[in-house]
Amino acid sequence: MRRPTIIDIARAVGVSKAAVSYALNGRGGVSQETRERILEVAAEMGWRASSAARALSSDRAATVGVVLARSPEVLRTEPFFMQVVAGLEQTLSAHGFSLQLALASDPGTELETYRRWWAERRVDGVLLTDLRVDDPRPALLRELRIPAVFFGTERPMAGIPVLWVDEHDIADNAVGHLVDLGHRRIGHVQGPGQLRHTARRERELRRAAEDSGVDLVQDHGDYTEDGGIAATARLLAVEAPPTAVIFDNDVMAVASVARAEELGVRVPADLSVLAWDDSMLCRVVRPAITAFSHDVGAAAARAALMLLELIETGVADDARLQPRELVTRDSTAPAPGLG
Amino acid sequence: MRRPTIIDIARAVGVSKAAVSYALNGRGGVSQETRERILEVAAEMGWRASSAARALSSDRAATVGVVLARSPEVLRTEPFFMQVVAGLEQTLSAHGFSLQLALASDPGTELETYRRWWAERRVDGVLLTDLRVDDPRPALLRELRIPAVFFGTERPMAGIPVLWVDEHDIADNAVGHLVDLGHRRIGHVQGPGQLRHTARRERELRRAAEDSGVDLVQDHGDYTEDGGIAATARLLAVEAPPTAVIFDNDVMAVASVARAEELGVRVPADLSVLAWDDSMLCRVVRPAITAFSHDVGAAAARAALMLLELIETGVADDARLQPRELVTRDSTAPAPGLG
DNA sequence: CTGAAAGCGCTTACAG
DNA sequence: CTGAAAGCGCTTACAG
Repeated sequence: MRRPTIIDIARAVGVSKAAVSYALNGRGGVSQETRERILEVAAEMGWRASSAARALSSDRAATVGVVLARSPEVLRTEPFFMQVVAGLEQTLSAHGFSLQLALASDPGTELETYRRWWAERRVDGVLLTDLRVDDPRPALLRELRIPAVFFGTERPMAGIPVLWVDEHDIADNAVGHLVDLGHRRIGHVQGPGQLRHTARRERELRRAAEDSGVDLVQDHGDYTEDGGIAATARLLAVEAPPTAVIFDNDVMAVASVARAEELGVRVPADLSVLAWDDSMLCRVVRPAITAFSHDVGAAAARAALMLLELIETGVADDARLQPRELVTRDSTAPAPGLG
Repeated sequence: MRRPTIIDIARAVGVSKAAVSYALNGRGGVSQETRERILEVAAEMGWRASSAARALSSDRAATVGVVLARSPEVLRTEPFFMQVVAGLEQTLSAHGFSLQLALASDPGTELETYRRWWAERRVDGVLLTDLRVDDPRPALLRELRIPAVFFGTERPMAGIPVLWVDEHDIADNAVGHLVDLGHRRIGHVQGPGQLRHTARRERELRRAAEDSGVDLVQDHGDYTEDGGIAATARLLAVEAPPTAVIFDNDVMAVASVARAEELGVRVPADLSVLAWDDSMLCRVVRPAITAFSHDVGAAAARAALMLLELIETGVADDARLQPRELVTRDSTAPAPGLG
């Protein structure tokens, strides 16, 4: 079955291929009658514009790129990324765009991917997450003039539209919830130190703790199960250990709750646990984990719309993510000695 | 920064653009010296072939398509799909191919996606999972002559290369493990009825149960948490309920273990639980769940290689997946009254 | 309103 | 070994 082209349609209808192109693209230059005939024949033949031909002549790939820059191990366990992919894909395809996906295990590969995609005219723009400390990506994107949207940064950026979150209120919420339960020594198991939102949460949580007059001890995990457990163990190995711990993601929180016995604590009797991300993991573990929940798919969809607007018009406004909501479950309880 | 084309290179070196193309593609027709000079200049300019131009002139998209045909809810919770995506992407990109992804919530949309991709010359082939009962996809793919590989079917298929699993041995393994623990009444919470491997597991498990002389009661879940819990509740609501249940996926097993109390049983004291899929979910829930584990990413990578071979040569041999391995954890224990 | 023509950036027979 | 030319399937000014 040969795939039909506009020449086949032109021949069948008896017009030029330009006329066919105009009709198919809903532009002027064709009589109403001819247009209808052309559309009819095109549908009959099952015609679809060749994506390559259209991209070549219109200088539009109709494709948006995303590099998932995490280790395969984190990608596999974090439901977060599949939600992002699903949210992006649905929005993009609704607008006739495709999603181009790549994995990158190190920053160098990620940068190289943007360069390659752009040189190959493979994408019209890119979406990025996880702004890092001294992040080389914004400069590269500006240099190459690749339309880009950052998503999940902690505040607006110069020159690149951003979908940002306010960590200030979340930090207040997290600390407030624990303080209300009587906790006065709080631990914080953080994400990778090179991520900007790790740094931001560190600061905001410290500020919130000071505002409430409680102690805060912080340590770095790396978003993995083992990293979270190790950091928790370190936090607990002091004279007056914290009675509650906030984890920067669900995986570390869940792993620590699952291994609480080995860590020498009961959750929540000895230790309350709160996760910054929510997922099925938090719901099925026992005790179920109190967590900040937000609609990742919807956020990704929003970011996709911003990028489409940027590609279309050359500008896009910053937007702010819906604040996360605290879902209270069984892992947070009154501090030991109160209850 | 204008993106360079082969014309720019040709001008800079002082040869025709055909010569540049030959040199860049490592074909004959250029002297060694000229070739080196061309490669040098191309690298200097950061030249990359326009993917659209190359696709148009070579009739190769260098892209492989995958439709994820599950509800967003299942996609989000099942780590399976991210592993598939990761495995595919790494293999494809290593061979200069891209992955084109789409979601489809119903079979009609999925078929339409293949038609569209093919008409748009967007993909050179597709990978499929989850062969269904009366599946319309093989016929469509053959009609359109789209190179395709099915992965995870239970046996070879006519006309389409397949990466298949042997459910026979796994069924024996599952039943054997439980019988060794003294179980004589076994339940089976199945996946969606329209999936071919659901039907196959149903038969194989029934055969294995007969071979071992034990009772088997089967009921349908739908791979979701609620579906799994409901099916388990039905299995347990009889006079002599099963003392062990096999779940067709990890999500249903984990949800049922998490809600065991509401289901009126203790796991594993009253009820042993075994999951057909393994993931972090099975590890973190308490008791941790005995499960069949296999390397999904590696399987996806293998399927990708088969498809690349099919695209390249027009043929690809069937292959068999590595058998799953039983990982024994705490959710399976001696039958009540034995211990 | 309509058509002939050039062009997007490559690849690839085909003559020299 | 090298170059001029046609072609892939579209889009889009430009003349009629």
